Amino acid sequence: MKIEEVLYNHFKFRTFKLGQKEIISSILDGQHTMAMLPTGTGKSLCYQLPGYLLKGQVIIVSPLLSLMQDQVEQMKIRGEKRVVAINSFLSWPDKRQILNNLNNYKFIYISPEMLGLDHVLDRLKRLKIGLFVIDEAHCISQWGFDFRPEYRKLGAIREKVGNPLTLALTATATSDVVRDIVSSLHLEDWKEHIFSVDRPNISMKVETLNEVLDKQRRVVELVEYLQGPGIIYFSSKKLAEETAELLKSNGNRKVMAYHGGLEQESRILIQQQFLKGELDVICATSAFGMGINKEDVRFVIHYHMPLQIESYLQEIGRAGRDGEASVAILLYVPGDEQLPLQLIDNELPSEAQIDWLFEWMGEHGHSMLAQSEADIRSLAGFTDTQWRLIFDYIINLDLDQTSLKEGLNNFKIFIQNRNTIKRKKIAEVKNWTQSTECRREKILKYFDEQKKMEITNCCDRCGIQFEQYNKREKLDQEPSFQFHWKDYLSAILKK
DNA sequence: CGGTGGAAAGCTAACTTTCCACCGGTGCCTTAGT
Repeated sequence: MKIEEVLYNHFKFRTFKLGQKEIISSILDGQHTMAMLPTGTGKSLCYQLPGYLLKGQVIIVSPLLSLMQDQVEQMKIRGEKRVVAINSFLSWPDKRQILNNLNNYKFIYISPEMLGLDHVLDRLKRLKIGLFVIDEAHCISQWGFDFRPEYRKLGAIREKVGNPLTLALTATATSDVVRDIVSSLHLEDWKEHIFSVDRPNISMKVETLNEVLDKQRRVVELVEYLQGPGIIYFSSKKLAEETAELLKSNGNRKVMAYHGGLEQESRILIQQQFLKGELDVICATSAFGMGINKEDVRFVIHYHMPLQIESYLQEIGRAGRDGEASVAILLYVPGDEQLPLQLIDNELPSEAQIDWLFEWMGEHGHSMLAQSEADIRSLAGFTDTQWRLIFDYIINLDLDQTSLKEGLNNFKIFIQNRNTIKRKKIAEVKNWTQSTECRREKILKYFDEQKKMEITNCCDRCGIQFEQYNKREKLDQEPSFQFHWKDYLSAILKK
C-alpha cells in the first residue's frame, strides 16, 4: 500500500506537511532516524503512520503522563483501539492485565521510568518491536543527566529489547545535542532529517528595564496592549501566581497561573480552558507547554530569562502555530542571570558536599548508603535532584575495580563538567539579550543554520512595527457551548 | 544576586530603619510468579 493511501485511510489527510514524508520513508527503508521538525508540524504522524505498515509493536517513550494520555485519547477518537499508555495512572489490576496482553496492542506509550523496571522490560523483550520511538528526544540531553536519569538508560534498554528500528523526534536540538542523543541511544548507523528551527512569523524583542519592579508594570501594560491569547513565562512559581493576581485585579479576569506545584487536576483544567479559549493569559513556569497544541497563541512574554537558548525557542515556539503574526518579548534587567545560576546550584551537589559524602562512605562503607539515606540527606542538605544524581552514580560505581578516591575524583570532574556546560548555556542566553546582532540570525547560528530570507518584523534589532500586535477590539463573548469538565477529567484520570 | 518577611533596634509610643535568614523550574515512580 502506498503511504498516501495509509495517510488518507487512517488520518484523512491528502497531503503531508513539511518533512513528514521524508521521515516516514526513511523509517520504512529500515533506517534508524533522528528527526527534527519545528514545533507544531505533526510529529506524531511520523511514527503513527509507519506503525500501520510495519510488523510488530510501536513503542513510544514519552516524557509526560498528560502527553501520553492526550495522544492515546486522540488516537482512540480517530478509531484506533489498539493503543495503550503504561504509566502510574493505571490501577494495578489493569496494569497486570495490560502487561499480560501486550500483543493485543499496536501502539504502546510508556515513560522512561516505567521502561526501566525489570518486570516491565521482561514483557517488552517478548514482543516483536517494529519501531522504538523517543518523543521529545531533547529530554535525553536536557533532563537525562540529573533530573531524570532514566533517560540516560534508554540506549541500554534499546539493546535489551533487541536493537529495534528507532526514531528519535524533537523540535529543538543543536548539533551537539543531536550527537548526544544518537550516541546515548547507541545508534550506529542512522539518518538525519533536520528541518529549520526558524519560525518566521514570530517576531522577537528584548526589552531592557532598569529595575526588577519595572517588570510588573511593563507586564500589565503589555497584556493590556497585546492581542491575546498569550503566555508569560516565569522562573518562580510565586511570581507567576502573584502576577496572575495582579493582572486579574487590573480587570483581566481570564488569567490563571500554571506551575508544577498545582494539583494534577487543576493543571489539566487550566490547560484545557486555555486550549478552548476560556482563558486569555497563562502565567506559567517551564512546566507549561510540552504538548500544548493551541493554534492561535499571539504572544509569549519572558519575565525571567530561560536557562538555555533551546528552552527559549521551545517556549516562544508555542506562539503562532497557525502561521499568523505573533510576538515574543523578553524582559531583561541587569543581574537577571543570577536566578538561573542559583537554580543550577540547587541541581548539582557542591564540592564540599561530595567530599563529605565520600568521607562518610570511607567510614561507614557504601553498602550503608541506601539505609542511611534520610540521615545523609539531612546532614549534607542534598536536594532531591542532587541526591538522585549522587545515588545513581555511586550504585553504579564498581568499587572492586575503582578505588573510592578515584571514584570521588571522577565524580567531581563529572559535576564540574555539568556545571561548566550549564553556566555556558546561561551565558549564551545573556549574550543573546545583549547582542546588537539580529536576534533571529544569532539563534539560527546557535543551531548551525543561516537566515535565508529577509523577514518583515524580524526582531527589534532589524526593526518591528509593534502596533501590529495591538489588540484591535476586545471580544467578550462567552463560549457558545458548555463543556463538561467533570466528565472530561474523570475520563482522562481514571481510564 | 536581589527581593522579602519577620525580628530587633532606635528612641521615646507608635512608627521608621536596619539587619538577617531564606528562597528561587522541570517529573517520573512507590503492591507481583506466568
